[in-house]
Amino acid sequence: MKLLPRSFYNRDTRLVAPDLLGKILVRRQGRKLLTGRIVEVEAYPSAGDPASHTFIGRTPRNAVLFGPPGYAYVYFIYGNYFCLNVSCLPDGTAGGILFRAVEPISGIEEMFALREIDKDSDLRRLTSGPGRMAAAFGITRERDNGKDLTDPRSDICIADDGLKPPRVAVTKRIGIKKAVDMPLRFVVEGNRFVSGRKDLR
DNA sequence: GGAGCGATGTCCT
DNA sequence: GGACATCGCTCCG
Repeated sequence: MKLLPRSFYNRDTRLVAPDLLGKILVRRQGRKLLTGRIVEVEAYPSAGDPASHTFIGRTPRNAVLFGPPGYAYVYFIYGNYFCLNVSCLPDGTAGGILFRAVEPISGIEEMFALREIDKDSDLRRLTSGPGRMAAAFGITRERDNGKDLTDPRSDICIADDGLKPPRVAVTKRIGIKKAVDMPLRFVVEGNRFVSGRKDLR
């Protein structure tokens, strides 16, 4: 397995997003390795996109997205949940990708524990949705915001195991109130771990 | 299976 | 003071 290099992220979000599908989110949690295959992402290009957190300009919260590519942007939403993004485009240019769902591969017992739900609960709901996925991987703003996802010493990173890019479907983004019609959500077509309604899987 | 809705903390105006 | 890139629960069919 190879780590994705910084150059991978130093591109337009619309190009990075579909290329992230099929890659592997890796988390070192104590002595355990939590991994999952990425099956759903959304692009937030910033320029011309009112739904992007960076659309209003640089603030303390969104600073990571204005920095160099390949860094984790974690934000807190609705008083309960964290969401994981990766910065794209060169230093000084904002843009990012929201990770919305992965298919769990390893460390599944630990994921259930981190989410504080019963091991007998539905596996499909373990990591389908940005809030669920972040919780399952123990991702918080305090712990992970600003981490380099291309550094092998980080306890969170994105790897490529050489699996061929899967069949990709493009849809509108989910859960936003602005720019609702832009086709910037990318999913592995037919994968059961993709979030949302059946017709969007 | 799906629409509707409340809970909840942080950021920014 | 309002908005919010969510989730899980309740209802309804």
